[in-house]
Amino acid sequence: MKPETINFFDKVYQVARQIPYGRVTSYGAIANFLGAAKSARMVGYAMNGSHDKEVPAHRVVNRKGLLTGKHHFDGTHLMEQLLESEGVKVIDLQVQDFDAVFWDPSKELKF
DNA sequence: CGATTGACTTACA
DNA sequence: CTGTAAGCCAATC
Repeated sequence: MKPETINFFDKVYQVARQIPYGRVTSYGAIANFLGAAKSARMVGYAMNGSHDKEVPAHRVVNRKGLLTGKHHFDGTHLMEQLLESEGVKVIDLQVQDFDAVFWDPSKELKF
């Protein structure tokens, strides 16, 4: 495993943690922000270990605003409930008004 | 160590 | 517009 890769994972965690309340972002957006636009899967994979990183993975969805990773959470609708609790409307694993709640790290976050 | 898979995305038919 | 293909890279088998 290359040290840079670890940096990549670490950055994913950092960015994910900076997601504002009631906002969501996509794997691709984070990957693009980190300079690995074609490695969106790595972002999702990084989320695999996010459980121990205090990372709000429920705020990270795919490009369509679909909660594809909800199956990796404890409960069945935990991810949806968490988002709903933050004011994000989620219907059938689909974030409503995705564009309105979308949080682009490359625009909102400046390293 | 080679093959398979996966919390994705883009491109082309 | 729907379906299939490929690329990405690390983890798992």
